[in-house]
Amino acid sequence: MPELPEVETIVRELIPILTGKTLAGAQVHWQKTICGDPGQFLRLIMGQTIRSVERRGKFICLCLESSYTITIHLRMTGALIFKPREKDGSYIRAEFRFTDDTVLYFSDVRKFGRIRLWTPEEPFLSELGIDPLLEEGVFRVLSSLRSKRPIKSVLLDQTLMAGIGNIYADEALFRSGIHPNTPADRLSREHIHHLSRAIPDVLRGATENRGSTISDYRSTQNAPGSNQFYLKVYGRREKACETCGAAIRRISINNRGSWFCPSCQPE
DNA sequence: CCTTAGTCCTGCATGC
DNA sequence: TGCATGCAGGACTAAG
Repeated sequence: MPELPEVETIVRELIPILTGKTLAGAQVHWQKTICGDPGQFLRLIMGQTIRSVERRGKFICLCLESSYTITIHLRMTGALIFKPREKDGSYIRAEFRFTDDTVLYFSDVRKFGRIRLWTPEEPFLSELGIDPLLEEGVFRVLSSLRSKRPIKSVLLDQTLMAGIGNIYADEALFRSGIHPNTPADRLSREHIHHLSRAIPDVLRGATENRGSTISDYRSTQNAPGSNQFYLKVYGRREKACETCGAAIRRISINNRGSWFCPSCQPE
C-alpha cells in the first residue's frame, strides 16, 4: 500500500518528468476513479500546463497553471506508470496524454484510487494534518493528545498527521517499544519522545529505500522498492523478533491488522 | 465524543 | 483440479 515513502518516491520521479508538460488528451476507463463528473473534469484540465508536482500526505498533487489542482490518491493498489507491463493492461482506469505524446497511465487493480480536480475556491485538503517528517511537529501532536483511542488508530488518523499508513505505524511503534493498543493519553513522556523520533526516522529510511513493495506498489518506472526487506514487524507472521527472538504477533485494532512483538512492546 | 460495522473491489490463500 | 469462501485494507459513512 502506498504510504508517505512510496508516494514521496513517486512524486520525486514525477517532478522532472511532468513539470511544464501540457495535457493534450485523457481517457477515463472506470468512471468512479474521477470524483465528480468525468466529462467536466476532462474539459477543465484539457490544454492545461502542469506548474508543479507536490506531495501532501498520501496525495499526489498536480498544480495547474489555471490554479486548479489535480489530486491523485492511490489507496491500496493504485499506480502511476509510463510504461505499463502486459499484465497492467486490464487494470488501466485512466490515462493522460501530453502534447509531447508521452502518456501517463493510472493503473488500479482494486479500483479504490481516486482522482479529483480542485477549483481555486475549494478548501484544498483542509482536513489534512501535519507532515510527519519533522520531529518537532510530531512531538507537538503527540504531546497534545487527550484521547483514550489506541495509539495505533491515532497514527492512522490523517487529520492529525498525514501520510502514515498501516506498515509504518506498526514499524514506528515497534521501534518505540509501544504496544499498539496503548491509549494515546497514557503514553509516557519517554514514549512520546521516542515515538516522535521513530516516526520521521522510519519514514525517511523507507523513502531512501524507495518504499516497501509488499504486493502491488511500483514506482512510475515499474520498479519495486526495497524497504520490505528491512521491516521489523509488519507482515512477519510467526517470525522471530530480531531483537528478542519472541514470535511476532498480529492483532486487530479497529478492523486493521497490527503487527508487534509482545515482548518488546508490552501492554 | 467515541467505537463498530459496512462499503467499495479484486486477487490470492485456504479448505474440502 | 475445481469450486466456494473469506480475507486484506484506506477512507468514508451510518448506526449505536
